[in-house]
Amino acid sequence: MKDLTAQQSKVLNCIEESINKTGFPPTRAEICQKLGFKSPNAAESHLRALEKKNIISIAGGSSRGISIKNKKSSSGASIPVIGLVAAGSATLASENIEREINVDPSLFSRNVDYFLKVKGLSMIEDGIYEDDLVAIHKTNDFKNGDLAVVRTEDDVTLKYIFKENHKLLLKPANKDFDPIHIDLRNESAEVEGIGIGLIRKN
Amino acid sequence: MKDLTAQQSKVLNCIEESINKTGFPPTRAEICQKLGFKSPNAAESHLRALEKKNIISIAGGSSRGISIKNKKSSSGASIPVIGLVAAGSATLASENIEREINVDPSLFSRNVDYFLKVKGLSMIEDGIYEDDLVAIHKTNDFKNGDLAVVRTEDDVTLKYIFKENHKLLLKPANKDFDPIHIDLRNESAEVEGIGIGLIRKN
DNA sequence: AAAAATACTATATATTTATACAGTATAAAA
DNA sequence: TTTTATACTGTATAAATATATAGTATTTTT
Repeated sequence: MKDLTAQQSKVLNCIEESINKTGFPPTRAEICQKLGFKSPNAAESHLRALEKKNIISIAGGSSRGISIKNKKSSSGASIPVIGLVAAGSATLASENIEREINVDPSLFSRNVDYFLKVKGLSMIEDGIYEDDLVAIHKTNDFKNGDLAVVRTEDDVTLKYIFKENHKLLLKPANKDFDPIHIDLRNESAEVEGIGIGLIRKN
Repeated sequence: MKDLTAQQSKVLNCIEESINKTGFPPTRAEICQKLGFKSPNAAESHLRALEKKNIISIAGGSSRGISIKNKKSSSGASIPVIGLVAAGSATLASENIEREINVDPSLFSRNVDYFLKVKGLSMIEDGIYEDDLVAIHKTNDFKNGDLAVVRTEDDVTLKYIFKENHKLLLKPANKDFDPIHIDLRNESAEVEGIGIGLIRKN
Protein backbone atom coordinates (compact mmCIF):
# COMPACT_ATOMS: atom_id res chain seq x y z
CA MET A 1 0.00 0.00 0.00
CA LYS A 2 1.24 3.45 -0.84
CA ASP A 3 2.13 5.72 2.01
CA LEU A 4 -0.05 8.61 2.92
CA THR A 5 1.19 12.15 2.82
CA ALA A 6 1.14 14.23 5.98
CA GLN A 7 -1.97 16.07 4.82
CA GLN A 8 -3.74 12.90 3.82
CA SER A 9 -3.05 11.47 7.28
CA LYS A 10 -4.53 14.55 8.84
CA VAL A 11 -7.66 14.18 6.77
CA LEU A 12 -7.91 10.50 7.68
CA ASN A 13 -7.51 11.33 11.36
CA CYS A 14 -10.18 13.94 11.00
CA ILE A 15 -12.57 11.37 9.57
CA GLU A 16 -11.79 8.85 12.32
CA GLU A 17 -12.23 11.48 14.97
CA SER A 18 -15.57 12.53 13.58
CA ILE A 19 -16.87 8.96 13.49
CA ASN A 20 -15.66 8.30 17.03
CA LYS A 21 -17.00 11.53 18.40
CA THR A 22 -20.25 12.08 16.57
CA GLY A 23 -21.02 8.66 15.15
CA PHE A 24 -20.97 9.74 11.54
CA PRO A 25 -18.38 10.92 9.00
CA PRO A 26 -17.65 14.60 8.37
CA THR A 27 -18.69 16.75 5.43
CA ARG A 28 -16.14 18.44 3.19
CA ALA A 29 -16.86 21.70 4.92
CA GLU A 30 -16.29 20.19 8.35
CA ILE A 31 -12.93 18.78 7.29
CA CYS A 32 -11.97 22.21 5.99
CA GLN A 33 -13.01 23.85 9.21
CA LYS A 34 -11.07 21.43 11.37
CA LEU A 35 -7.91 21.55 9.29
CA GLY A 36 -8.09 25.21 8.38
CA PHE A 37 -8.71 24.89 4.64
CA LYS A 38 -10.61 27.65 2.95
CA SER A 39 -11.94 25.76 -0.02
CA PRO A 40 -14.15 22.68 0.04
CA ASN A 41 -12.16 21.39 -2.87
CA ALA A 42 -9.12 21.06 -0.60
CA ALA A 43 -10.98 18.41 1.36
CA GLU A 44 -12.51 16.93 -1.76
CA SER A 45 -9.21 16.33 -3.48
CA HIS A 46 -7.65 14.79 -0.39
CA LEU A 47 -10.63 12.49 -0.11
CA ARG A 48 -10.24 11.48 -3.73
CA ALA A 49 -6.55 10.78 -3.11
CA LEU A 50 -7.43 8.61 -0.10
CA GLU A 51 -10.02 6.82 -2.21
CA LYS A 52 -7.47 6.20 -4.94
CA LYS A 53 -5.10 4.72 -2.36
CA ASN A 54 -7.91 2.45 -1.25
CA ILE A 55 -7.98 3.81 2.31
CA ILE A 56 -11.54 5.06 2.22
CA SER A 57 -14.54 4.68 -0.01
CA ILE A 58 -16.81 7.50 -1.03
CA ALA A 59 -20.47 6.87 -1.75
CA GLY A 60 -21.37 9.10 -4.67
CA GLY A 61 -24.36 11.36 -4.35
CA SER A 62 -24.85 10.98 -0.66
CA SER A 63 -23.89 13.29 2.15
CA ARG A 64 -21.21 12.20 4.61
CA GLY A 65 -20.74 9.17 2.39
CA ILE A 66 -17.24 8.41 3.60
CA SER A 67 -16.29 5.05 5.08
CA ILE A 68 -12.91 3.81 6.15
CA LYS A 69 -11.93 0.52 4.53
CA ASN A 70 -10.62 -2.51 6.43
CA LYS A 71 -11.96 -1.02 9.61
CA LYS A 72 -10.77 -2.95 12.59
CA SER A 73 -13.39 -4.64 14.73
CA SER A 74 -15.35 -1.76 16.10
CA SER A 75 -15.94 -3.11 19.56
CA GLY A 76 -13.71 -4.42 22.28
CA ALA A 77 -10.43 -4.36 20.45
CA SER A 78 -7.49 -6.09 22.06
CA ILE A 79 -4.73 -3.55 22.33
CA PRO A 80 -1.12 -4.37 23.21
CA VAL A 81 0.77 -2.88 26.13
CA ILE A 82 4.38 -2.10 25.35
CA GLY A 83 6.98 -1.52 28.00
CA LEU A 84 9.41 1.32 27.46
CA VAL A 85 12.35 -0.67 28.70
CA ALA A 86 15.66 -0.40 27.00
CA ALA A 87 17.03 1.73 24.25
CA GLY A 88 15.31 1.61 20.90
CA SER A 89 12.66 -0.87 21.77
CA ALA A 90 9.21 0.61 21.51
CA THR A 91 7.97 -1.45 18.64
CA LEU A 92 4.97 -3.66 18.21
CA ALA A 93 7.27 -6.66 17.93
CA SER A 94 5.80 -9.43 20.00
CA GLU A 95 8.75 -9.68 22.36
CA ASN A 96 7.95 -6.20 23.62
CA ILE A 97 4.28 -6.82 24.25
CA GLU A 98 3.70 -7.22 27.96
CA ARG A 99 0.07 -8.12 27.64
CA GLU A 100 -3.09 -7.11 25.85
CA ILE A 101 -6.08 -5.30 27.24
CA ASN A 102 -9.57 -4.82 25.94
CA VAL A 103 -10.84 -1.32 25.69
CA ASP A 104 -13.62 0.42 23.92
CA PRO A 105 -11.98 2.03 20.87
CA SER A 106 -14.41 4.92 21.07
CA LEU A 107 -13.08 5.70 24.52
CA PHE A 108 -10.39 7.97 23.14
CA SER A 109 -10.63 10.58 20.45
CA ARG A 110 -8.59 8.61 17.97
CA ASN A 111 -7.74 5.04 17.31
CA VAL A 112 -5.46 3.53 19.94
CA ASP A 113 -2.71 1.40 18.41
CA TYR A 114 -0.96 0.49 21.62
CA PHE A 115 -0.41 1.45 25.23
CA LEU A 116 3.01 2.57 26.32
CA LYS A 117 3.97 1.71 29.87
CA VAL A 118 5.76 4.73 31.24
CA LYS A 119 9.20 4.42 32.78
CA GLY A 120 10.76 7.22 34.76
CA LEU A 121 9.46 10.47 36.14
CA SER A 122 10.12 12.87 33.31
CA MET A 123 6.44 13.76 32.78
CA ILE A 124 5.33 13.72 36.38
CA GLU A 125 4.43 17.41 36.59
CA ASP A 126 1.69 16.87 34.06
CA GLY A 127 0.22 13.89 35.80
CA ILE A 128 1.97 11.13 33.90
CA TYR A 129 3.48 8.72 36.40
CA GLU A 130 5.67 5.66 36.29
CA ASP A 131 3.77 2.58 35.11
CA ASP A 132 0.93 4.63 33.71
CA LEU A 133 -0.32 3.33 30.38
CA VAL A 134 -0.33 6.07 27.77
CA ALA A 135 -2.67 5.43 24.84
CA ILE A 136 -0.74 5.92 21.61
CA HIS A 137 -2.16 6.67 18.20
CA LYS A 138 0.42 5.72 15.60
CA THR A 139 1.14 8.61 13.29
CA ASN A 140 4.09 10.69 12.24
CA ASP A 141 1.94 13.75 12.08
CA PHE A 142 1.95 16.04 15.09
CA LYS A 143 1.35 19.56 16.29
CA ASN A 144 3.77 21.52 18.44
CA GLY A 145 3.04 20.70 22.06
CA ASP A 146 1.72 17.21 21.38
CA LEU A 147 2.76 14.41 23.67
CA ALA A 148 4.82 12.28 21.32
CA VAL A 149 6.61 8.96 21.28
CA VAL A 150 9.91 9.84 19.65
CA ARG A 151 12.54 7.41 18.50
CA THR A 152 15.95 9.06 18.59
CA GLU A 153 19.20 7.48 17.56
CA ASP A 154 19.77 5.84 20.90
CA ASP A 155 16.47 5.93 22.74
CA VAL A 156 12.72 5.95 22.64
CA THR A 157 11.12 8.62 24.75
CA LEU A 158 7.78 10.15 25.62
CA LYS A 159 7.91 13.93 25.70
CA TYR A 160 6.20 17.07 24.51
CA ILE A 161 7.39 17.79 21.02
CA PHE A 162 8.12 21.11 19.35
CA LYS A 163 9.56 21.48 15.89
CA GLU A 164 11.05 24.56 14.34
CA ASN A 165 12.75 24.14 10.99
CA HIS A 166 15.55 21.63 11.55
CA LYS A 167 15.40 21.81 15.33
CA LEU A 168 13.43 19.40 17.43
CA LEU A 169 12.72 20.09 21.09
CA LEU A 170 11.64 17.26 23.35
CA LYS A 171 10.36 18.82 26.54
CA PRO A 172 9.80 16.89 29.75
CA ALA A 173 7.33 17.92 32.43
CA ASN A 174 9.75 17.76 35.33
CA LYS A 175 12.11 20.56 36.26
CA ASP A 176 14.74 18.01 37.31
CA PHE A 177 15.00 16.82 33.72
CA ASP A 178 16.60 18.74 30.90
CA PRO A 179 14.89 19.27 27.56
CA ILE A 180 16.39 17.35 24.67
CA HIS A 181 17.50 19.36 21.67
CA ILE A 182 17.94 17.55 18.39
CA ASP A 183 19.41 19.06 15.28
CA LEU A 184 17.87 17.08 12.46
CA ARG A 185 20.79 17.93 10.20
CA ASN A 186 23.12 15.94 12.41
CA GLU A 187 20.87 13.44 14.16
CA SER A 188 17.84 11.47 13.12
CA ALA A 189 14.61 11.32 15.05
CA GLU A 190 11.23 9.89 14.22
CA VAL A 191 7.80 10.41 15.69
CA GLU A 192 6.20 7.04 16.29
CA GLY A 193 2.89 8.26 17.56
CA ILE A 194 1.13 10.68 19.83
CA GLY A 195 -0.42 10.25 23.23
CA ILE A 196 -4.20 10.61 23.26
CA GLY A 197 -5.05 9.31 26.70
CA LEU A 198 -3.94 7.51 29.79
CA ILE A 199 -4.84 4.61 32.04
CA ARG A 200 -3.54 4.31 35.59
CA LYS A 201 -3.89 1.37 37.92
CA ASN A 202 -3.52 1.95 41.63
CA MET B 1 -36.46 2.62 30.16
CA LYS B 2 -39.62 2.58 28.11
CA ASP B 3 -40.04 -0.20 25.61
CA LEU B 4 -39.86 0.40 21.93
CA THR B 5 -42.80 -0.19 19.66
CA ALA B 6 -42.52 -2.65 16.79
CA GLN B 7 -42.09 0.15 14.28
CA GLN B 8 -39.53 1.97 16.38
CA SER B 9 -37.51 -1.24 16.62
CA LYS B 10 -37.63 -1.57 12.85
CA VAL B 11 -36.34 1.95 12.44
CA LEU B 12 -33.57 1.32 14.98
CA ASN B 13 -32.58 -1.85 13.14
CA CYS B 14 -32.55 0.09 9.93
CA ILE B 15 -30.15 2.61 11.42
CA GLU B 16 -27.86 -0.11 12.79
CA GLU B 17 -27.90 -1.91 9.47
CA SER B 18 -26.99 1.23 7.61
CA ILE B 19 -24.07 1.98 9.91
CA ASN B 20 -22.80 -1.58 9.67
CA LYS B 21 -23.21 -1.82 5.93
CA THR B 22 -22.28 1.62 4.68
CA GLY B 23 -20.41 3.11 7.61
CA PHE B 24 -22.79 5.99 8.11
CA PRO B 25 -26.36 6.54 9.32
CA PRO B 26 -29.31 6.70 6.91
CA THR B 27 -31.28 9.72 5.79
CA ARG B 28 -34.99 10.03 6.42
CA ALA B 29 -35.64 9.14 2.81
CA GLU B 30 -33.51 6.02 3.01
CA ILE B 31 -35.36 4.83 6.09
CA CYS B 32 -38.64 5.35 4.25
CA GLN B 33 -37.41 3.42 1.25
CA LYS B 34 -36.23 0.47 3.31
CA LEU B 35 -39.34 0.26 5.44
CA GLY B 36 -41.81 1.16 2.72
CA PHE B 37 -42.96 4.51 4.04
CA LYS B 38 -44.14 7.06 1.55
CA SER B 39 -43.56 10.21 3.57
CA PRO B 40 -40.28 11.43 5.04
CA ASN B 41 -42.21 12.53 8.06
CA ALA B 42 -42.94 8.89 8.90
CA ALA B 43 -39.23 8.37 9.47
CA GLU B 44 -38.83 11.75 11.11
CA SER B 45 -41.44 11.13 13.75
CA HIS B 46 -40.09 7.69 14.58
CA LEU B 47 -36.65 9.20 14.97
CA ARG B 48 -38.02 11.84 17.30
CA ALA B 49 -39.72 9.14 19.34
CA LEU B 50 -36.45 7.20 19.59
CA GLU B 51 -34.69 10.39 20.61
CA LYS B 52 -37.28 11.05 23.28
CA LYS B 53 -36.72 7.54 24.64
CA ASN B 54 -33.00 8.28 24.76
CA ILE B 55 -32.10 5.50 22.32
CA ILE B 56 -30.54 7.71 19.70
CA SER B 57 -29.37 11.28 19.44
CA ILE B 58 -30.06 13.50 16.50
CA ALA B 59 -27.61 16.25 15.59
CA GLY B 60 -29.70 19.19 14.47
CA GLY B 61 -28.90 20.81 11.16
CA SER B 62 -26.62 18.13 9.87
CA SER B 63 -27.32 15.38 7.41
CA ARG B 64 -27.31 11.78 8.59
CA GLY B 65 -26.83 13.17 12.09
CA ILE B 66 -28.12 10.08 13.85
CA SER B 67 -26.06 8.23 16.45
CA ILE B 68 -27.06 5.33 18.61
CA LYS B 69 -26.53 5.95 22.29
CA ASN B 70 -24.64 3.64 24.66
CA LYS B 71 -24.29 0.87 22.12
CA LYS B 72 -22.81 -2.04 23.99
CA SER B 73 -19.93 -3.92 22.50
CA SER B 74 -19.44 -7.62 22.76
CA SER B 75 -16.54 -7.82 25.17
CA GLY B 76 -15.91 -5.84 28.27
CA ALA B 77 -18.45 -4.70 30.75
CA SER B 78 -20.35 -1.50 30.17
CA ILE B 79 -19.54 0.81 33.05
CA PRO B 80 -21.30 4.10 33.76
CA VAL B 81 -19.56 7.45 33.98
CA ILE B 82 -20.90 9.71 36.69
CA GLY B 83 -20.29 13.40 36.79
CA LEU B 84 -19.44 14.93 40.14
CA VAL B 85 -21.72 17.87 39.63
CA ALA B 86 -23.66 19.30 42.49
CA ALA B 87 -23.85 18.51 46.15
CA GLY B 88 -24.86 15.04 47.15
CA SER B 89 -25.23 13.65 43.70
CA ALA B 90 -22.73 10.87 43.05
CA THR B 91 -25.17 8.05 42.77
CA LEU B 92 -25.78 5.48 40.09
CA ALA B 93 -29.18 7.00 39.43
CA SER B 94 -29.64 7.16 35.70
CA GLU B 95 -29.98 10.93 35.62
CA ASN B 96 -26.38 11.22 36.78
CA ILE B 97 -24.98 8.84 34.20
CA GLU B 98 -23.22 10.83 31.52
CA ARG B 99 -22.50 7.86 29.33
CA GLU B 100 -21.22 4.31 29.47
CA ILE B 101 -17.86 2.99 28.42
CA ASN B 102 -16.61 -0.49 27.78
CA VAL B 103 -13.53 -1.67 29.58
CA ASP B 104 -11.87 -4.94 30.31
CA PRO B 105 -12.94 -5.87 33.85
CA SER B 106 -9.50 -7.35 34.49
CA LEU B 107 -7.89 -4.04 33.69
CA PHE B 108 -7.99 -2.83 37.27
CA SER B 109 -7.17 -4.65 40.46
CA ARG B 110 -10.74 -4.79 41.66
CA ASN B 111 -14.15 -4.63 40.14
CA VAL B 112 -15.03 -1.22 38.75
CA ASP B 113 -18.56 -0.15 39.59
CA TYR B 114 -18.46 3.25 38.00
CA PHE B 115 -16.20 6.00 36.77
CA LEU B 116 -16.28 9.33 38.54
CA LYS B 117 -15.61 12.36 36.36
CA VAL B 118 -13.40 14.65 38.40
CA LYS B 119 -14.33 18.26 38.98
CA GLY B 120 -11.91 20.73 40.45
CA LEU B 121 -8.21 20.66 41.11
CA SER B 122 -8.04 19.34 44.65
CA MET B 123 -6.04 16.22 43.72
CA ILE B 124 -3.85 17.73 41.04
CA GLU B 125 -0.56 17.20 42.86
CA ASP B 126 -1.06 13.47 42.63
CA GLY B 127 -1.84 13.46 38.97
CA ILE B 128 -5.62 13.53 39.14
CA TYR B 129 -6.86 16.26 36.88
CA GLU B 130 -10.17 17.83 36.04
CA ASP B 131 -12.31 15.61 33.78
CA ASP B 132 -10.22 12.54 34.52
CA LEU B 133 -12.32 9.44 35.01
CA VAL B 134 -11.49 7.77 38.30
CA ALA B 135 -12.41 4.09 38.47
CA ILE B 136 -14.41 3.49 41.62
CA HIS B 137 -14.90 0.21 43.43
CA LYS B 138 -18.02 0.45 45.59
CA THR B 139 -17.23 -0.44 49.16
CA ASN B 140 -17.38 1.17 52.59
CA ASP B 141 -14.25 -0.63 53.62
CA PHE B 142 -11.01 1.32 53.33
CA LYS B 143 -7.48 1.67 54.60
CA ASN B 144 -5.94 4.89 55.80
CA GLY B 145 -4.50 6.69 52.81
CA ASP B 146 -6.96 5.25 50.30
CA LEU B 147 -8.41 7.51 47.65
CA ALA B 148 -12.06 7.55 48.64
CA VAL B 149 -15.37 8.87 47.39
CA VAL B 150 -16.90 10.32 50.53
CA ARG B 151 -20.42 11.56 50.93
CA THR B 152 -20.55 14.21 53.60
CA GLU B 153 -23.63 16.01 54.80
CA ASP B 154 -23.52 18.58 52.06
CA ASP B 155 -21.15 17.25 49.45
CA VAL B 156 -19.60 14.33 47.66
CA THR B 157 -15.86 14.52 47.35
CA LEU B 158 -12.83 12.56 46.21
CA LYS B 159 -9.97 12.74 48.70
CA TYR B 160 -7.43 10.67 50.58
CA ILE B 161 -9.07 9.31 53.68
CA PHE B 162 -7.67 8.81 57.18
CA LYS B 163 -9.68 7.66 60.15
CA GLU B 164 -8.72 7.77 63.79
CA ASN B 165 -11.39 6.88 66.32
CA HIS B 166 -14.20 9.35 65.76
CA LYS B 167 -12.18 11.71 63.58
CA LEU B 168 -12.16 11.56 59.81
CA LEU B 169 -9.55 13.41 57.77
CA LEU B 170 -10.15 14.05 54.07
CA LYS B 171 -6.87 15.18 52.59
CA PRO B 172 -6.55 16.82 49.19
CA ALA B 173 -3.42 16.72 47.06
CA ASN B 174 -3.16 20.42 46.46
CA LYS B 175 -1.55 22.83 48.86
CA ASP B 176 -4.13 25.48 47.96
CA PHE B 177 -6.89 23.32 49.40
CA ASP B 178 -7.46 22.73 53.07
CA PRO B 179 -7.96 19.26 54.55
CA ILE B 180 -11.47 18.52 55.71
CA HIS B 181 -11.86 17.41 59.33
CA ILE B 182 -15.02 15.61 60.27
CA ASP B 183 -16.01 14.70 63.78
CA LEU B 184 -18.26 11.70 63.37
CA ARG B 185 -19.96 12.45 66.68
CA ASN B 186 -21.39 15.65 65.24
CA GLU B 187 -21.48 15.07 61.50
CA SER B 188 -22.20 12.11 59.30
CA ALA B 189 -20.02 10.90 56.48
CA GLU B 190 -20.09 7.79 54.38
CA VAL B 191 -17.51 6.15 52.19
CA GLU B 192 -19.11 5.30 48.86
CA GLY B 193 -16.15 3.61 47.29
CA ILE B 194 -12.46 3.79 46.67
CA GLY B 195 -10.47 4.81 43.63
CA ILE B 196 -8.57 1.96 42.00
CA GLY B 197 -7.53 3.51 38.72
CA LEU B 198 -7.87 6.34 36.30
CA ILE B 199 -8.60 7.05 32.66
CA ARG B 200 -7.66 10.32 31.03
CA LYS B 201 -8.61 11.51 27.58
CA ASN B 202 -6.55 14.21 25.93
C1' DA C 1 12.04 18.17 -19.78
C1' DA C 2 7.42 16.87 -19.51
C1' DA C 3 3.85 14.75 -17.00
C1' DA C 4 1.64 13.65 -12.93
C1' DA C 5 0.69 14.18 -8.23
C1' DT C 6 0.22 17.25 -4.32
C1' DA C 7 -1.86 21.14 -2.17
C1' DC C 8 -4.42 24.41 -2.15
C1' DT C 9 -8.05 29.22 -3.22
C1' DA C 10 -12.30 30.67 -5.18
C1' DT C 11 -16.85 30.36 -7.11
C1' DA C 12 -20.95 28.16 -8.55
C1' DT C 13 -24.79 24.97 -8.59
C1' DA C 14 -27.57 20.85 -8.79
C1' DT C 15 -28.91 17.77 -5.52
C1' DT C 16 -29.55 15.96 -1.05
C1' DT C 17 -31.47 16.40 3.16
C1' DA C 18 -33.63 18.01 7.40
C1' DT C 19 -37.48 19.79 8.92
C1' DA C 20 -41.71 22.32 9.26
C1' DC C 21 -46.70 22.36 8.35
C1' DA C 22 -51.25 20.37 7.29
C1' DG C 23 -53.89 16.40 7.48
C1' DT C 24 -56.12 11.49 8.77
C1' DA C 25 -56.72 7.63 11.77
C1' DT C 26 -56.14 4.48 15.72
C1' DA C 27 -54.76 3.08 20.25
C1' DA C 28 -53.36 4.01 24.90
C1' DA C 29 -53.09 6.82 28.97
C1' DA C 30 -54.85 10.42 32.22
C1' DT D 1 -63.58 11.95 28.06
C1' DT D 2 -59.95 14.41 26.71
C1' DT D 3 -55.33 14.26 25.98
C1' DT D 4 -51.23 12.08 24.42
C1' DA D 5 -48.69 8.83 21.77
C1' DT D 6 -48.47 6.08 17.64
C1' DA D 7 -48.45 5.74 12.74
C1' DC D 8 -48.67 7.34 8.88
C1' DT D 9 -49.63 10.46 3.68
C1' DG D 10 -48.53 14.61 1.20
C1' DT D 11 -46.37 18.98 0.16
C1' DA D 12 -43.00 22.44 0.59
C1' DT D 13 -38.65 24.69 1.38
C1' DA D 14 -34.49 26.51 3.59
C1' DA D 15 -30.25 24.81 4.46
C1' DA D 16 -26.70 21.44 3.96
C1' DT D 17 -23.79 19.11 0.92
C1' DA D 18 -21.37 17.03 -3.00
C1' DT D 19 -19.20 18.12 -6.77
C1' DA D 20 -17.75 20.45 -11.01
C1' DT D 21 -14.87 24.01 -13.00
C1' DA D 22 -11.12 27.38 -13.21
C1' DG D 23 -6.97 28.79 -11.37
C1' DT D 24 -2.01 28.94 -9.04
C1' DA D 25 2.07 26.89 -7.19
C1' DT D 26 5.21 23.29 -5.67
C1' DT D 27 7.05 18.79 -5.63
C1' DT D 28 7.71 14.22 -7.41
C1' DT D 29 7.93 10.91 -10.94
C1' DT D 30 8.78 9.42 -15.51
